[in-house]
Amino acid sequence: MENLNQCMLFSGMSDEEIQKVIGQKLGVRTYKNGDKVISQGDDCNYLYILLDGEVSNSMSHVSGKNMYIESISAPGVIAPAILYAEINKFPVDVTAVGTVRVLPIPRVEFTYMLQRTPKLLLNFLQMISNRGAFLSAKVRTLCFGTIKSRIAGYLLEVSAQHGSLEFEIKHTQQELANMFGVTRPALSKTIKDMIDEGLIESKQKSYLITNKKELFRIFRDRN
Amino acid sequence: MENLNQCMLFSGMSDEEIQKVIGQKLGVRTYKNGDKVISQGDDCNYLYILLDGEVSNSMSHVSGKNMYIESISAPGVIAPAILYAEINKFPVDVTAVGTVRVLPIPRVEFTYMLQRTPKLLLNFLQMISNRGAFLSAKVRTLCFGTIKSRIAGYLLEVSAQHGSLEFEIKHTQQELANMFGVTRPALSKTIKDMIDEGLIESKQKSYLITNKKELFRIFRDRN
DNA sequence: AAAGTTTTGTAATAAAAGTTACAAATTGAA
DNA sequence: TTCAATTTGTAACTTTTATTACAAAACTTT
Repeated sequence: MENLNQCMLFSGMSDEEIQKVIGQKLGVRTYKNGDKVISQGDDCNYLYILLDGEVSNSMSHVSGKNMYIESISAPGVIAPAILYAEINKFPVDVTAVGTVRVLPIPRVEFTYMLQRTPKLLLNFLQMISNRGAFLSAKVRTLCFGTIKSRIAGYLLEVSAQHGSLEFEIKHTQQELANMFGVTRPALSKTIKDMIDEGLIESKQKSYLITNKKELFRIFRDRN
Repeated sequence: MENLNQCMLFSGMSDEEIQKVIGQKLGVRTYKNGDKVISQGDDCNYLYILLDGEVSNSMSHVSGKNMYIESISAPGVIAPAILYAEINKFPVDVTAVGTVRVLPIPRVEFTYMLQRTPKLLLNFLQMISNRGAFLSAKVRTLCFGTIKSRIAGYLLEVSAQHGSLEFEIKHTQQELANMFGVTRPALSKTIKDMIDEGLIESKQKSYLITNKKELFRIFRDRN
């Protein structure tokens, strides 16, 4: 059995309880790096448990533009908020990053378990509610944020995660640009501007925040 | 008793069942036009049932910018997705449009009822899941849409609701501009452009779609 | 109807970000 | 280590949208 109790959906539940929910794991699917796990527009009639690996969720557009939404690492749940929506079609592409194993649980069965497992219910409610909060924040960023403020917010967040003003970001500029919904040259220019203004230092993928106060002000005031 | 069975949360439930959930309606609060029902940042420890009237949800920003998110009419639920989120602070301002009556139900009590009322549970899951879909669509629009494509999408939607190519929109340009997250002059100019291009006709608050095909193409291709 | 208020049309200008392109730097694989 | 591929820096130019401002039009109230 995987370390499923480390995932939010199953937190506080015993292994037996978890076992009951996921059943015999009969339909486990395996994907390799770059595979589409789920395509934008697909119907969602299963809860998809990510047993192993990492997936990246992004929205794409006929124009070729691409907006990165989030990454999910195992153990976790892929897009839990779609399962019970009236229009239950995936709004995102889900792509495997490395080798990935996914367990689909049919809606009917999951609903049955939800009703019989109070802790599972609360966990699930919290998960999909968090998702709302996450998307609200995304809307807020997209509405009010300039490129600079989005980068500022992201750098402050990563810095906080690392507990240090100095850190590495593994993503390429193109990936970062997709995260912020901007073009790569625009991102590059903005980073340069921020260096020129003494807000940060950066070389390749390493970053150092040199003026946290002002960086935070830019993030807060969105300018 | 209000017509609460007309609201999604209570759909398919008997009056007695509904009665059990909402209890004695002891804490009903009344607001008048323009009152802040809930402020951005407020803690959310109650499920707020909108018994009467209409509220408008919008995000505001220190700069004075404002983004309209949605309106909710009675009978309905205000921001159901916040109650169970980890960071359960309201991301929006909720403002009364006309006279409004709101019933707050404490989280503990609502949770208790959820676990004992399967239909209520499914309704609630669907509600907050729909909210996720709604916000996803919002993100998509904000990421990929030009002003023109957003207006096109909105006009097509309103037209479909009315079942006619000719319809009225009660909102002022300023309100529409807030919906789309753009400035009022930009909106005004874009509408003019659309008229010049023969896509629509418009005089004051009345609209007529004259080239639905092309309007839809603009919406779909986001240009 | 007159006066005041709100809403709308519009224009000049500025700022932000996109598009395209290309060379330099870096990384990765043979 | 060398060659190819990827990533990054950067610049010229265009497009989109914001900002500001003001007059015309439409509503409201007296």
